[in-house]
Amino acid sequence: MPKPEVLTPQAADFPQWYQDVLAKAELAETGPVRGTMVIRPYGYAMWEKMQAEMDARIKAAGVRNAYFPLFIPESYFRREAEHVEGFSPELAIVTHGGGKKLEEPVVVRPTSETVIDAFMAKWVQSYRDLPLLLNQWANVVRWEMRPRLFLRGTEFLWQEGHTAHATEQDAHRFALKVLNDIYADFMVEILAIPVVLGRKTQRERFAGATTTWTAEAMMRDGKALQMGTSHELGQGFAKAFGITFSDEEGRQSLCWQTSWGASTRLMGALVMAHGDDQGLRLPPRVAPVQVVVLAVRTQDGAGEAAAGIAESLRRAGHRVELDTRTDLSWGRRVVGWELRGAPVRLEVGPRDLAEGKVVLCRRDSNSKVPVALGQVDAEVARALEEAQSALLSEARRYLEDHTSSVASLEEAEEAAQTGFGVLAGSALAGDSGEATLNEAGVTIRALQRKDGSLPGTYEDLSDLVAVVARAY
RNA sequence: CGGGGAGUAGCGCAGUUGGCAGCGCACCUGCUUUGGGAGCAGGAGGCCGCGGGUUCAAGUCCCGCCUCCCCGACCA
Repeated sequence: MPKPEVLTPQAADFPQWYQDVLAKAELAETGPVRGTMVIRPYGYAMWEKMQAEMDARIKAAGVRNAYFPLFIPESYFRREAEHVEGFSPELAIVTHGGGKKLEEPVVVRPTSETVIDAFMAKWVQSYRDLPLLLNQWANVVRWEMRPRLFLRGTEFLWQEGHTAHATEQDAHRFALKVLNDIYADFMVEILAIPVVLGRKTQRERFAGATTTWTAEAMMRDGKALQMGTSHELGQGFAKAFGITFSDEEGRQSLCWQTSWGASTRLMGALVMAHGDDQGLRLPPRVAPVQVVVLAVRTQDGAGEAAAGIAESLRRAGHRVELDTRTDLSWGRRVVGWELRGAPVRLEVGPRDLAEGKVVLCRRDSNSKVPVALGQVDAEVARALEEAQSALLSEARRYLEDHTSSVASLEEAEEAAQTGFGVLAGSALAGDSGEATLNEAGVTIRALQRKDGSLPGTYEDLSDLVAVVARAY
């Protein structure tokens, strides 16, 4: 039986497939103002799972949550020169309030370094106050000319961590801890997306940072997506905002800082890293619905059997939805759950029940196997575990198969048409190599050592390799 | 900001020479269905982007404006 074509096939038009799946899986749609986004309940449920997992890791790293204002005085924003220059083109600025022109315009935060640092300056007095480790979950606004749902928008949701440390070394270590223990761990273990970790080039680093660390992933069209970044800010902001402390000898010193963020862009990553022509394929650990129990019909005991199975699975701790919408056609219901990426589907119908069985369908592999009623709980638990690791393995294989070593700029551009190219940094010496790539729509996503490990903060480009790709 | 398109039902679109506002999907009602996007019958839904003009008559022709989308430089 040929499956009905419900989405534009990925191979035909990947961006169209992406738009189709967001709409049909009811994740999100565009808002009335350009670049804004409405996240629908199913999509938001996915984001909430991501938040919960990231938040747990953030707290495990000793960071505490707080909240800072949406509005930032423009004067704050101007204090760090490079920061202003970097963000000015995409600022939304409020000039009127309460029916009057404001004395001082107010910036809608595109990121919160400036307002948070103003308060850190008050809170940090002594080396005993350090490190100060803060995070906030918030929306931010960066005026966007070219929005794409989840990937790039005028307003998006994220977490932004901001820390202050006594030493450069401590800040450096913390920035890498965030990259490894919060971001990479979450992305690999929960989202089942392998990431390429590395350092950004000077050209690609955050405005105001001394060093930016990144986690990059490959989407199923071979393009790169920046999943999260962790910045070493040096002492630039500390100087601009006067974040100083008395050290053990009573001397005044400037703090060393970090900031780091991951956004609702991760939603787009999840869609594009695992999705196929039938729709989403969600790793069980982020899936809002892990198991859907579909009653083929409600008569002949199927409805009761399905309800019993669902209840049993719920008690076992799974996120389960019972689907008895027999007023809809069977195909529509099945296709709907495939679109939404539910990892496991149990089909409960009188024909199989008569033989003491149900059908267990896995979204990741499209497999369908009969399972004896007594084995359902055990088999579902196993299927969920296997689905999680199978998606990660598949994504790893895709990444490996679409990554190649290249020896020249020409080869790098060619490799970037289908995936990642790994180019010796010496081939990019100076700024001109990177500029040449950029003109061809190819960017340096990350710098690594030849063995793939993280380079040092000051390790020179010419001793490293550059992972290059087309990027979102 | 430069180039190219488009605004008509919730969505996607057609609308010829100016002559009753249409189609598909979705929606509502009923019946039949129900193991891969069901069938039949009936029904509801419109500031044709906005403002002028031409005309007996404008979705259609003319002028102005607005908005959105696509392609070119920075950014989670």
